[in-house]
Parts: sequence; structure tokens; C-alpha cells
Amino acid sequence: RRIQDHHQLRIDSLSQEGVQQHKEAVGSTWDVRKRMRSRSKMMSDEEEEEEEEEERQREHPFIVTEPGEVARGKKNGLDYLFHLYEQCRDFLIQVQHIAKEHGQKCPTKVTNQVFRFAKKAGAHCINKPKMRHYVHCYALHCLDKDTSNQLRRQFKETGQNVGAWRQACYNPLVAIAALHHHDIDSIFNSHPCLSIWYVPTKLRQLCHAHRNNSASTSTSTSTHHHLLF
Amino acid sequence: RRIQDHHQLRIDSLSQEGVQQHKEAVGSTWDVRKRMRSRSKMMSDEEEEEEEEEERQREHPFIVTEPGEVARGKKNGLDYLFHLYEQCRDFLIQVQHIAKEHGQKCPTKVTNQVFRFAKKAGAHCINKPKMRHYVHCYALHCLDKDTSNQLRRQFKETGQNVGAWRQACYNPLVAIAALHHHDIDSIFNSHPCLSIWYVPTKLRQLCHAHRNNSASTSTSTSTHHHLLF
DNA sequence: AGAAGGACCAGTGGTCCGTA
DNA sequence: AGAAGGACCAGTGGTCCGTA
Repeated sequence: RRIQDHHQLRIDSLSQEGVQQHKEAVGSTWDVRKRMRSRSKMMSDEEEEEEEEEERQREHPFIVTEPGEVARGKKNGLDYLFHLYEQCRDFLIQVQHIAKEHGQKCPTKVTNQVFRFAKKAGAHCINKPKMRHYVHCYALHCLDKDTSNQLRRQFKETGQNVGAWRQACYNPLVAIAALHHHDIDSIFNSHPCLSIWYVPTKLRQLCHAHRNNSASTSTSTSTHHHLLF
Repeated sequence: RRIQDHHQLRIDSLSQEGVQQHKEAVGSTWDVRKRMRSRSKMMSDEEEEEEEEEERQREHPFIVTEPGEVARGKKNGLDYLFHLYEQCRDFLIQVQHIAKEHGQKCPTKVTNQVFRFAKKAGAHCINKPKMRHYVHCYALHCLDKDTSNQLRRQFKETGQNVGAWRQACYNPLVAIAALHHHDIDSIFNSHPCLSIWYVPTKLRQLCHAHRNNSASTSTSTSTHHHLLF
């Protein structure tokens, strides 16, 4: 809170960027509506304040797009989804700089504080439930772009919805974790773009379950070996 | 919570250690009182359960002791204080091992969870407000044992109380931080015994204030230089 | 039916202040 | 007066579920 008071100028300029990006992504439906309402109210300037309270349109839902493909109609593509994660990283870095300037404790992750900062900076396209929901999809994008891109093409081709694609992102990640002693935390921590995100509960559970399965397999295998030779 | 259910055996054995250490430190006042009460109630076994609800005696207050000195009377010495920080570290390491076994998120700091674990393990001498209160004293002990020991001897000699000694621990730490760009967080993080403790708010503030002071000094100095040469 | 996100909740970091 | 620690509180991580 104090951080933002001290840096209003910086945030205000950021805010313009945020709105700009928002307009591009959402197709400026909200802004158009706002502009029209403003025009039709030219005479009643007092109510201008109330305008700010107007309900903001939801973001368009995501659809499965190929790498580089822009979503048509009232939809957003997956490149845009991943772009939001990069925006969050930028906001975190700003919050970190400000915290250090002021000798305050410095977040290492995208926390509630960062989401609040992003919102104040005008990035209404960013919210916590959404970002947490797709973290593991972004993780696959960071850790194995080829597999991620292949999955996107495959799910687009077969006309699957975003929920199905999202589910399908878990398996390749569990396989990657298996190559690193099923330690998904260390995988996240050793990648600069991922280390700022909390490991999603479900992903951690899947990696753990897979470890237990493969452990019992390899135990019985080595037992087998032991018995045979 | 689930962690503890799954590891009751381990905790129970620890609990004995905890009680043992507690007895040694506190002079077993509580245990004696408990034993006497138990004896005098030999006939009424049903009320044995209620015994557990009995109020536990507070820890004896700390006094300033020299390194190696054991406190006399109903007092605890500073070696014992620092020993509690090491106990907390052990408890954290146990919690970490258990968390990893169960594929749960793994704390890197002494959190509420660790304090709860310590209490369940019988370490009633450990509590959050106390440990947080003296963190910076322990930090000085870790970072510059000579200065820390010297300070203890000096404050003991002049008959100062624990509060005064505690206050006096801030300055040497701020001086150490100044040698590391006033970055107290990085100092804590690079020492294995300290990295598990949150940097105390007041210590961080003092380091920051000192940075601003010395920054304005060095600025005017370099300005001076610039003007003169 | 599929999806976005406001809003809630259990448990956290932080420390005050009633207690001994 | 000096000190130990129960207990409170604002703001967190996590995600459900009323909404569109």
C-alpha cells in the first residue's frame, strides 16, 4: 500500500501500457462502450465520476491456438495467456525494486501484493485465480517448448477445448520431473521464469504419486533382479 | 497436522528429548511439582487425565551470561538461548524431511508449522514470540562470535539487564550490513543457520536508515571531491 | 457445458499487551 | 520494572462456486 503511494507517477505511466495491452487483447469492447456512454452523457458532467464504477467486461475465454496464431472472434489465444505470465514477472520485478528502495521485505514470488500492484497499474487482464489455474501449462511452455507446441497443435487439430488441453499439460511435466528425481520444486526453482510461481498443488501431487508408483516398480524390479541373479 | 499423525513414533521419541532438555534448562520445577501432585493423588486415578491440563510454569527469564557460563538460580543463560535456535533448526529439518516424503510443500523458514511441530514434540521451551524477539542477537552470535562474546562480557560486567543487551546487539549488525551494501537479507540468506529465520523488521529498518544516512554522506563527500578536484 | 474471476476461508507472519 | 508468551489481527495462499 505504502509502496504504491510513493510511486504513483511510475504506476500511472504503467497504467497506460496496461490499458493499451488490455484493449488489444479484449478487442476494446469495454472501451468502446465506455466512449459511447460518455458521449451520450456530454451534458451531465456530474455523473462522470459514477462512470468509473461501471462494470468491466470479463476477459474473453481462451481457445487452443497454435504457436503464433491469433485467436479470432471473442476469444484469446494461448500466446496471450503465456504473455500474461511474463507481464506478472515484470510486475514482480517492479515490486521488488520498490521494496528494496524502501528497505522493505522483498517478495520472491508472485504474491497477492504483486496482483494488487498489477491491478492498480491497470492490468485488469491479470487476476490470481486465472494465473494459478494455468501455471502448469506455462511451466510446460518454459521447460519443453517443443512438446508444448506439439500438444497445442494436436489439441487444436482435434478441436478440443481449453480445459482438455490444460489437463493434458500435466503428463509431460510429470515425465520431466521423473528425470529429476520427481523433484518438481527444484525444477521450478532452477528456471528463472518459473521460480517466481508457486508449484500448483495438483502438479505436486501427481509428481509425488508417480514417484511412489515408479519407486514400487523399481523396488520390485530390483527385488526381482536380486532374486534371479 | 497430517504430517504429525503419520509420524507419531518419531515425534514421541523426540518428545522425551524435548522434555529432558526442558528439565535441565528450567531446573525441573514443573516436573517436580507434577510428580508430587501425582503421588498425593495415588488413590484417585480417574483425575489423572485432568493432570494434563495443569498450568505449565513459564520459562525462567534470561540473564546476560558470559560464553560458557551457566545461569544460577531461576534464570537461563544466553548459551541456552542460542541453543534454542539450534533446536528450532533441527525441528525445521525434520519437518522438511517429512514434507518431502509426503510430496508436500517444504518450508524453508521456521514457520508456524515448525513451532507447532516443536510444541507437539514436547519442546515447550520454544515459542514464536520469544524466538522472534531475540533473532538478531542470535544473528550476531552467528556472524561475529568475537564481537558477540565481547558484548556479553561487557554487559554482564556492568550488570545490565537482558533488554539492554538485546538492544545493544543491533549496532554491530548494522555495521556488518554496511560492509555488504546494507543488504541484511543477503547476509541472512548466505549463512546456513540464519537463512531459516525471517529478518526482524526493526533490524531491516535500522540497516535501511543507516544506508540512507551513509548514502547522503558519501554523496556529499563525492560531490565535495568533484568540486575540489 | 465450458470458462473467468469475485470473494471467501483456514492457517500465516508479526507482535501487542494482559500476566506473573 | 523487566520479561515470557497466549492470543489476536491484518493480510496470505489457495480455490470454490455464483456468474455470464
